[in-house]
Amino acid sequence: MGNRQRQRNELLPGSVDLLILKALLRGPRHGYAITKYIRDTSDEALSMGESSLYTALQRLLLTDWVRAEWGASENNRRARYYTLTAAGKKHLAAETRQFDDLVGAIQRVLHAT
Amino acid sequence: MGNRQRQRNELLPGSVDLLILKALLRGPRHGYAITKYIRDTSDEALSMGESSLYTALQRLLLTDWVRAEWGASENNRRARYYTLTAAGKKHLAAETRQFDDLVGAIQRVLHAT
DNA sequence: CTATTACCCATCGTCATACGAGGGAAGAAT
DNA sequence: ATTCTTCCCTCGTATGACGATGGGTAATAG
Repeated sequence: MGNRQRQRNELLPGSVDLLILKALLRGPRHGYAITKYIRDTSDEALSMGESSLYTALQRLLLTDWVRAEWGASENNRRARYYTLTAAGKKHLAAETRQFDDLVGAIQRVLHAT
Repeated sequence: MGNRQRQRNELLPGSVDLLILKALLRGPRHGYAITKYIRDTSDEALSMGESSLYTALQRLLLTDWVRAEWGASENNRRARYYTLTAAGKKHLAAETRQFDDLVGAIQRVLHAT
């Protein structure tokens, strides 16, 4: 009933997909490892919840940027490995450039005298 | 019916409010002038549609960061002037810092080797 | 005098998406 | 036995960006 739902928006909307793709650039990873990668690489500044992660992954599987296959993790557990395709690499590069441009433009405004 | 609706997301979601507040930092402005300010200051890189603008303004009027009053524009037209309050200034500063931090963290990940 | 072009305001409906709350399962450790 | 860590995923909801739409007024052009 009184189910107040805080929408904290830990991450910048629109950056989730990008971060995931980047996490896959150096090779296939399973979901759990993706979150870890992002947390570690950002020095604990970014934390992506599991629901955000997996909804994004499902979304990405509908494109031709990411493939997935089941396997076994290093810890001997079943895990789904996500792989960045060649098209995905291209997309990542382009989107990253666009992201930087956009952020640059916004910051020009925000820090204008 | 077949009303395909392209969701281009010209701007980075979450940045609209921030940009508007910044536009008001140097004094009251009406809506049209806010758009112009953002377009000009970003060297035409950012363009905020009117619907985005006014929905955001309505949203901001519900907070205590922005006030509004009717007046006349320089061109002798009726115009609603939006003013940044003291609380709004504080909020802008804090949010800008947080935005920069977040973007910094994301870019650390995106450009990690 | 009419039409076009700026200037100015706003709402509705739709789509995308981030995330809390659930709901599993299986190996390792206490 | 129970708890912890690693692993997977979906549903429902809040939020937000924006196209379409529908007003207006003033100046300028034809």
